Amino acid sequence: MSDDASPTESRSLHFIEEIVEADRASGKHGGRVLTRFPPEPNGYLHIGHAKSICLNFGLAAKYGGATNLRFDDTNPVKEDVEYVDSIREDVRWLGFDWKGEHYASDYFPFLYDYAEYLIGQGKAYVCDLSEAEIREYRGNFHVPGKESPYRNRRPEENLDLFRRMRAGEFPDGSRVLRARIDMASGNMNMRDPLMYRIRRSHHHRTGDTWCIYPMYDYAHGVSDALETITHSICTLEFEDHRPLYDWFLEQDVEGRFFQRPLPRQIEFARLNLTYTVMSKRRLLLLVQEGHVKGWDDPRMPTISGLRRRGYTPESLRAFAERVGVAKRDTVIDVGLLEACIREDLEAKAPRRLAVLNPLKLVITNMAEDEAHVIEMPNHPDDPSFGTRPMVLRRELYIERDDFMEVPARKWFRLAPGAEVRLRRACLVTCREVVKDASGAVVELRCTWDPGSLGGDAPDGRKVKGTLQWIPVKEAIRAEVRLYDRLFTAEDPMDVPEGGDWRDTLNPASLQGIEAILEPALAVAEPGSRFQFERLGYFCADPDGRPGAPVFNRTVGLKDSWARLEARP
RNA sequence: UGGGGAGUGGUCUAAUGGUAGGACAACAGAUUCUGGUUCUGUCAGGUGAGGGUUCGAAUCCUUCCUCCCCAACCA
Repeated sequence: MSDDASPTESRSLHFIEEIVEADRASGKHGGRVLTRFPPEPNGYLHIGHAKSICLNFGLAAKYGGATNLRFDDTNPVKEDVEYVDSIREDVRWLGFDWKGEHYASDYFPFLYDYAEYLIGQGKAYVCDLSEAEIREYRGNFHVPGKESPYRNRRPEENLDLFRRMRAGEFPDGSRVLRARIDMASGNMNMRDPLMYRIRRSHHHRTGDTWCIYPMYDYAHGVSDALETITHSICTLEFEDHRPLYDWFLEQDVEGRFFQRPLPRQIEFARLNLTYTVMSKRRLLLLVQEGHVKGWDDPRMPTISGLRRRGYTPESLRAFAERVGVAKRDTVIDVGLLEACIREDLEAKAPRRLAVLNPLKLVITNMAEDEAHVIEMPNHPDDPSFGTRPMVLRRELYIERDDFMEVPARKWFRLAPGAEVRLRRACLVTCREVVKDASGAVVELRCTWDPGSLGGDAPDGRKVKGTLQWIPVKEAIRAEVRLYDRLFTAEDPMDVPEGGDWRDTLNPASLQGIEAILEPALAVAEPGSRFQFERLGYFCADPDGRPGAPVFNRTVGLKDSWARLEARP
């Protein structure tokens, strides 16, 4: 099994890999591995799904198997093709190709036939109790359930009723089909769970063909078995459902319906992130209530949001690898996600210069019409990125934060009398600070050392600070969107009595500014990523137009100055 | 009449009876034309608690504690 692992670092297996290896060793499924990713098309995929996708596809790939994409579309009232399309796009964008594309709704005829079989076996019955009565009869954690008065209907009667349910003879909610298991089970899922409900609702694929729809617990295992899935991986909250999953498949005593060995359900812990909500329901509320601009708002933990923010598929896959696979409830520090994208972009992103908050700098000993063309490397450590020209002129913009009239301790940027380097251009010394009537600094008058053209001191003198700069004449203006965490609380759900998770929404999570960019950024293909030196990684947003780009800050650079400055 | 799971540095994760290791975070230093990157080092857990078995326990047994999930005609 050590095909790609070097002898020095053999990575240990997580518990699901161990199960798979044990199955392969024992010859179960003939060594075959077929997993599936089974989203319900009722919302957009988020980073928690990405973990599941990477697990399912990664596991199968590791063992020479494959993965199916299956839409778990058994509840027509919540589902829509819009979501199907986005899910397909997101899985593909993450870098995965599925073997079969299936829909639980494709199995409706089969599910119906198997249900008739179960009725014939006395394993399922039509129940006329109302929704409230069913709840009441189910009992609770401490008291066993009561058997429905319809539980002992004869199979022929059940069959007749079930066929009439399908034929549309009964109103919505009037009857259900139930599995006949054990009303006294300690596991609530086994107290005669519902298999079918009557629901006159238009289905995104089957239209109005059906007025009865199967429940998840019934449809899911059957779908897995039909596709001959070997390992059915889901999250922890379904642990209680496993006995039911197995029960539905094991009732096929005659072997008419499923091939053995049957698929096995395996549960792992879902992903949680600090400063993030992950449930589809809450993400939907964020969109509906306008706290964000849409499912793909760069502040959202959705795959489409992260993509728009500038995250790469590689970084998300690396993240999924690093968080691991286990069964304990965990909360991953969102900083780990940021570390993954920084690591990826450090190597991949071409460098550019930008100024977020401009301050004019005039080089007084440079002529008005003087222009020095400088070939700027696009990556400091990788010459294959090439270069692009920039023009050094008398009037420039620099970052306002790079000047301090009374320098702090250990400050080695610009200050009165201080000398700094303009990135790859030259050395300048601040000679004069120009202020407006209110006392605000509006311009810095500097002199440059012509011998330093290119950025190196002619006499080898050390200059600690290096600043980015933009020539006023060629500067372009663009909207730049800076993001902060969407929530101010590490756990947005942890609110005091009477509070709401929305109370912890960060009002300053989006800051749109007009920034100054170097001319090479005038046309940026949406989705293209750059490092704006000293500022962070940025990604061109689809809102941008040629000549008027819009950039999202994906993540800032590590900033040890800010850390130093923040210290008491 | 309750059932099902889980506890290892700040956060994750490994160790499958034999030196508690790795990543992220943090801290310190070196290098650096990005206070970035890179490199080096430091930090920190006797593994939820007690008891037991054993030459030896995170690992096996036992009692307890804590946390999570389950009572939709959702998935």
